[in-house]
Amino acid sequence: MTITRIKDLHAHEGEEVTIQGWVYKRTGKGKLSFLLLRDGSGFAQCVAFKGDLDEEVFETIKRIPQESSVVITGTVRKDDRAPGLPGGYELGISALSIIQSAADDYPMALKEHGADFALDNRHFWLRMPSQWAILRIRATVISAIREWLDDNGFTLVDTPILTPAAAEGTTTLFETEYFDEGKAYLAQTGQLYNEANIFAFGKVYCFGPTFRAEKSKTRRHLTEFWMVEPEMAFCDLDELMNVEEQFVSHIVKKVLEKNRPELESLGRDISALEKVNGEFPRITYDKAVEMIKEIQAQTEDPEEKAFLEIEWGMDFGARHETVLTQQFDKPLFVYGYPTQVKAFYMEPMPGRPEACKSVDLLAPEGYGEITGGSERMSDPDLLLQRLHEHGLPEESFKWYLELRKYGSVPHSGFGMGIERTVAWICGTDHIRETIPFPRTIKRVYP
RNA sequence: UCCUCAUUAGCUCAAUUGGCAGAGCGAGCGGCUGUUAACCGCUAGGUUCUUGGUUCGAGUCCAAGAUGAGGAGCCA
Repeated sequence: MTITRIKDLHAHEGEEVTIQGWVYKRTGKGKLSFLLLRDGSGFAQCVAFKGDLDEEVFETIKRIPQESSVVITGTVRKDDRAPGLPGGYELGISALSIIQSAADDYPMALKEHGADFALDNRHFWLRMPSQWAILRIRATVISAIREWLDDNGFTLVDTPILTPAAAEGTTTLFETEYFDEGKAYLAQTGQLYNEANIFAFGKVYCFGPTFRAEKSKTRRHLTEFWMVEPEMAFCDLDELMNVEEQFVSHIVKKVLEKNRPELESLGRDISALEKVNGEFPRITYDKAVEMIKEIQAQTEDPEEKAFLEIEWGMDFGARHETVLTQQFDKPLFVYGYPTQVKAFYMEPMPGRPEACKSVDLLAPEGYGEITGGSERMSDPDLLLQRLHEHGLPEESFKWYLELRKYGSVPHSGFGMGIERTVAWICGTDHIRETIPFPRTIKRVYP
């Protein structure tokens, strides 16, 4: 028996096909019953009419519990009334068999749920169209990332997850016993290893899970999240921004190509995403501080005014990033951050040691930082000094310092947080929905 | 670590000044030939987060605690 997938129904108009999946929703209207069936590739409405079916079959359909697994045969019809993802086509049921009739106490009613309940039931929540759409877009984002990097001369070189020390001093790390070698830590970045790898491969990237034991409880933080980190030899800050621009544009373009029904089902403003191409605006940190001060001066609300307080040298908070990005309709580069708020390995701005060649890319519509990168420091003496200033153990970084001795070149790289990027593209307000099983400070279940 | 808010049926939420514990959805039963969160009728469903206190009487007031949320701090 050939099984047709719901995403392909449109190509079978007028034909009798068989699909298999799960009953997402059932409604009835006397001699008609509607099943909204989910098969992983989409959602499609199947219609049973009492007059077309045996009494017994029709009664079965009328009573089939939500989430039952079924095989349905029927004729594909085009009908604008048919809901689904993608909608517009439905199946007139001629036969149905039940693989398993689900228990009638399925906990996830088809309605809005609170965050706690939804997360406790993440294993079921995944079945709902909104979550299905977001995670499908996540899959496209990941494949677009790899596609662009692979097609542009980057080599995938995996970096370790168990590491001997922090890549930056102030961050809290997840710690584990490592046999007789003392402590090991879950990686918070693969970047330092990337810097070793460029000397063999020129342009590299690593892509994997990253761990932060920060006690951050916000809609932008997870303790386990995914990050892609490209790193390039012979690349300065300007070229880095050129690369990021093309990279992000490609990702958005792919999602627009492949996931339009998903975006529409999420209610995403697609025209906003369509603007994401070409050159992105680039402003210095100094300019950004000025802009924030101007906005703050015009703000009436005292609470908001307090949040927007800024002086040169401070890192941006979420509110700062929000008001900045609202001035533009494309992602925004802010470069040249104060040295003191950034990691130890960033190249100083020429003649301005208090600022460094770092760049963050801030997503529009208030979504904030989605990439952070920099040109890396080339002076080995200064690097050692910074290491000490950050209180990092020199022993653990011996290999890293040695990289500057043998064929050092200007090089740059950045990291992109997958969940923040997906949240922006989907218009989701919390990144916990953009990863299948989110890990937060208060949740490791399910 | 700090601030704010929340906790009542499986879920989302009401409950007036301290005075009988409610609705919608979901579930079960019945009705309806185009439903889109369908609609109509009926049925079942409660440790009001916990402990203690005030009171004739507490979902409501007081105290302590628990759990959660999203902001700050922190966050290549």
